[in-house]
Amino acid sequence: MHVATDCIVFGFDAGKLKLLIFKRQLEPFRGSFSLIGSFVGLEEDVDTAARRVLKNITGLENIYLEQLKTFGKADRDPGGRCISIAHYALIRIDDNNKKLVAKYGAFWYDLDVLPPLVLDHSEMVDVALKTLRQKAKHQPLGFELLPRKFTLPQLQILYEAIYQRPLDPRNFRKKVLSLKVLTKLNEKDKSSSKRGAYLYKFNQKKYEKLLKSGFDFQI
Amino acid sequence: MHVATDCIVFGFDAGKLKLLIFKRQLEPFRGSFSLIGSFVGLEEDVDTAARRVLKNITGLENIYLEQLKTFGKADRDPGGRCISIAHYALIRIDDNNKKLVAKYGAFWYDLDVLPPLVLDHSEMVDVALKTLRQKAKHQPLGFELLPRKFTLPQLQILYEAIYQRPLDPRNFRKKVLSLKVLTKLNEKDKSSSKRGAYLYKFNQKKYEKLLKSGFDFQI
DNA sequence: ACAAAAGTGTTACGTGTACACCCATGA
DNA sequence: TCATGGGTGTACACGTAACACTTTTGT
Repeated sequence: MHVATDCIVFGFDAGKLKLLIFKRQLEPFRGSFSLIGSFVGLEEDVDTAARRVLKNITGLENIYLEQLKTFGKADRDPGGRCISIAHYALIRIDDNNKKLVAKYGAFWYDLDVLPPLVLDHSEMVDVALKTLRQKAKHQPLGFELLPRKFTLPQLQILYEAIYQRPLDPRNFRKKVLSLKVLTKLNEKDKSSSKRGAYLYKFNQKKYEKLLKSGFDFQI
Repeated sequence: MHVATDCIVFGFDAGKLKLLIFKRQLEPFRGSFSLIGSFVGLEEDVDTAARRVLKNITGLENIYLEQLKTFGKADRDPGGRCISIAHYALIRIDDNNKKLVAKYGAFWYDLDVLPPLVLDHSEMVDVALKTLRQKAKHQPLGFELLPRKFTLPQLQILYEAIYQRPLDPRNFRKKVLSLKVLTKLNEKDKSSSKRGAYLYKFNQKKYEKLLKSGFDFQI
């Protein structure tokens, strides 16, 4: 039986959630859109295969990657029996990986204008989105999608994109800051306003300490 | 590459959470304990394979079963490359399936006195337990482990076993009843007290209606 | 009558939510 | 000076958590 992995890759750019998809250059399904993926090598860990795929197309190595679900219907691939262990990844989109992505014939697509994808890949995206929305509530996923330094308005826009509903800026700031996992910097980002907004960093160490003392992250 | 499925099967009996494990009758690992499992047939859906395994050993067909996670380390099975899609199931233990289980050389083990299991099966159990504890908060899993008719004290003991902490009976009853998904019957169960406790049924229809009108089940 | 489990209400506290105005700045 | 986005505080509703006694009944 063939064993593959497919990656649902999320990014965030220009205030919108994006998905990385691929225009197939080869048969089968040449010209159709699909997720990025690969067969799992005979001596390769399944999650290593997923990381290999990601590195090839984005050049990135230390990215947030989690197993999503295994798609194992007997008839899911008309080309022959093949199960796929789907993974999802969160990526900071920047100019470097934008170029690399383009070079491989891949695209960052707005989630709400996604074209149909081959096989059961659209279903994979649906499951991944639900999971992302669920997990974002209780884990600091958001910071994986933003630049290392970000402003609170940026963070709010991201969570509004994830949850698909507007958030109140006062309540949002209050909640986020009460978690005590952000470090305020003495720099402002003036790219989107004259006044400028303070930049913050996510403090991983502090977050892990708090986790150990049993606290419940929640946004 | 070989593709298998293993099932983490939870039950509830005598006030304790139980796990169904299996003493291997054949090589490899003869005499050791393992989860129940099987290879996935070439023309068989992965989840169908899991249901087949469960039916063989418990005789049950319509049981709560969910995919847990795929275990895909290259070296997880020294006998040759094999990935396993782990599933977990929740079962109402009764005298019928107790007999069947015994016939196949399987056992219901208390979770806190579990022997070591072969391969990465102990890790699978750990992951399943964490998932169960997490999911139980937001989905009505508990009712899958109790008889169709159950008392509120029974339900409380079950949730205490899942969460591993005592719950206040007044607050517990209040919360559970406020969900409006239980139907009170005009019968009492006197097996554990002289006074007897009212029996209740979980109302699946009502639950699904409430879900549609967007409510958040929570225990 | 007593032992053993079932059943019941109230209060204090913290968390989430709704809501509107001033601030800083570059053009 | 004005347009634009950044930043702030308060009041109320709600849910959660803590807590102790009465009821029923078989022995």
